Formats: sequence, C-alpha cells, structure tokens
Amino acid sequence: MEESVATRSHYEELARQLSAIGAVKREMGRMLPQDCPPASAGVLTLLERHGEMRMSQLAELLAIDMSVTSRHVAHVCERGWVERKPDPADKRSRLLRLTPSGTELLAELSERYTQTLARYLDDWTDTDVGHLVELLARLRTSFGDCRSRAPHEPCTTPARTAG
Amino acid sequence: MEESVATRSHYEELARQLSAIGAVKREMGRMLPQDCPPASAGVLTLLERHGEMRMSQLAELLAIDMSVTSRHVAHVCERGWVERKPDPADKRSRLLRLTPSGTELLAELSERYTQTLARYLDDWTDTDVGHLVELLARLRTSFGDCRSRAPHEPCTTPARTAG
DNA sequence: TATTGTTATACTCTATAACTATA
DNA sequence: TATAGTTATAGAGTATAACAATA
Repeated sequence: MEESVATRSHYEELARQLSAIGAVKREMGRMLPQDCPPASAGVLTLLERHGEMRMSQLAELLAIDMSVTSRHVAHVCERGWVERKPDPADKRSRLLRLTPSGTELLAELSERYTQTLARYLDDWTDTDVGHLVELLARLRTSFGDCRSRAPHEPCTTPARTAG
Repeated sequence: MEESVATRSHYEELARQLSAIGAVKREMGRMLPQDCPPASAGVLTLLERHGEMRMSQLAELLAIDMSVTSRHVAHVCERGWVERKPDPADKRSRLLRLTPSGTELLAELSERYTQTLARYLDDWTDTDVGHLVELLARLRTSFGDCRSRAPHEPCTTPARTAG
C-alpha cells in the first residue's frame, strides 16, 4: 500500500505522540494507593472485567510475557486482592480470582481514576473521550492483529556512530 | 464539576486503554536500531523539531526529571548524534545540538517508524490517524504537558521534509 | 515432547537526593 | 542563596532463559 505525504507525516507524528504519552500514564499512576503499582491495578481491572482466568490468559490480555505476569500476580496475591486456586482441569494451571478485598480496592481505584480524569479533562466532551477510547482500542487491535499475520523480527542492525 | 454515568464509564475505559497502550509503544520500540533506545529517539526528535536548546528545556519537553534527561543526553552524545556546547550566556548551562550524524540517524528512524506504522495501520484512513494524533496531543495538553505543541512553532532547525 | 507457570538475570526508564560549579 | 547540570541509588516494568511439574 502506498501512503501519501500527508499520511507519512501523520505516521511520524503518531510515533512522537506515542513516545510522549508516557507522561500522562505516569501522572495517572501517581494517584494510585501506595502499595498498588499501575501493574497491579491492571491485573485487578482485567480480573474484574473478564472474571476467573488462568495465568496464560491474563498474560495474553496484558500483552506482556507470562514471567512478568507471574510476578505481578504474586504481588496482588500477597496483599490478598487476588486468589490463586488449582485448576481441576489441568494441574499445571492456576485459576485467578478477585477476593472481596480486591473488589473493594477496585472501587477505590475507580473512584480515583474518575476524579483524576474529571479534573484534567474538565473541558472535554463525553464524545471526545469516547472517541479517544475508541481509537486507542482500535490501535491496540491493529498492532495485535498484525503480530500473527506479519512475522516481525526484532531489529539487530547496529546504528551508525559518528565518523 | 459533575459527570454523567456515561462520562464516568468513559473515564474508566480511558484509564484502562492508557494502561494497555504500553504494548504498542514496546512494539514500536522493537524496530529501533540496536544502539538507539526509545528515549534516545525521543531526544533526537525533539532537538530536530525545536532546534538548539539547554538541558533544562529538553527535560521540560520530555516531561521527565533533568537527572534522567542528563543520562539520555549522555547516551546520544557518546554516540556522536548530539553535541554539547558551553552556553556563552551562562557557564552552568550547556547547549544541545544535533550533529550531522544525528540528523542522518533521524532520517533512518523516520523511515522505520513510517514503515512499521504503514504495515500495522494499513486499514486506517489518513483522517483516522490524524484524529488519533490530535486527540493524543490534546490529552497531553490537558495533563499539562508542553510537548504537545505542534512542531509548527518557530524552530532554529527546520524539520526534515517527508517523502 | 510440549505446555504451564516460576525464578534468575539483565536491561530500560524514572525519581529522589547529594554533589559541583556558576549565578 | 539559588540555579544548571551530573552522578549515585532505588524502584517499577519488561524480556530471555533456565527450570519444575504436568499433559
């Protein structure tokens, strides 16, 4: 597919915006409870939305390696927010489920998220926010779908150094 | 300000999407040259867009602490992509400027960004991409990030022309 | 043999605090 | 005293590889 000059420019700008959006993420993370890092909040949110699931499924939803998922889950389990139960169908597997304490924390998180965003986005219309959410979701889908159809090898080309 | 139920729901969904967008950022980072981590690419891009500047200004544009900025700058300077010159107006300060080697690397980065996004977003219209870019920039602005200004501001160094 | 999950190790990115050099 | 920048240290997040237990 051939892209126009305008599209190409938009691509470069999108790359820049994605690189810079970390500042917003960090700001959002600053209002989380002291022992609940962003990664824990993500785990809890997904367990609330999708219900009981296995480690591998959670890793897939988080789009991170299962080794990383394992550590995040250990953290929320140590604090009693999530429960790990043996899977009767497969003894290698463990089923994850929110505890009442975890559900309670999620209510707190929801409150903080909402208050923070209401403060920062007070001049946004509901439609604007909805549209951004939609486009972000679609962006993630586009990247996820491409993973299977276009094998992409990590780049090993060394960068040029000054001559 | 009071928000509707729909708005509140959108807020929670936005928080979720922001938390999950890291997967896209990481995928974008994977196609960078071995020697050029995402942070370095960010430094180079801002120096191209805004021209010569001091450490403190770059830190402001990156929306990260100057201590972190200092390390990122050291990395790109060691590789000859950026030059640190003494500021004649203030001997505590250092002026940062892209080298020809850095400019050359930026052309390579632009090419890779464009190719990667063209592959992943091949079913997006130019309008869709533009809209997402716009909303992301606005989001950063709402959070108090000065980087979101479009690169049409007065710059010492003109932006590279695309295509 | 392959798969599920855990642990060890390493790398990137960031913030805080202590430090220097200059204003 | 205050500010610009550097460095040391700590913490969060992730990926790869080696490993144990089970399918």
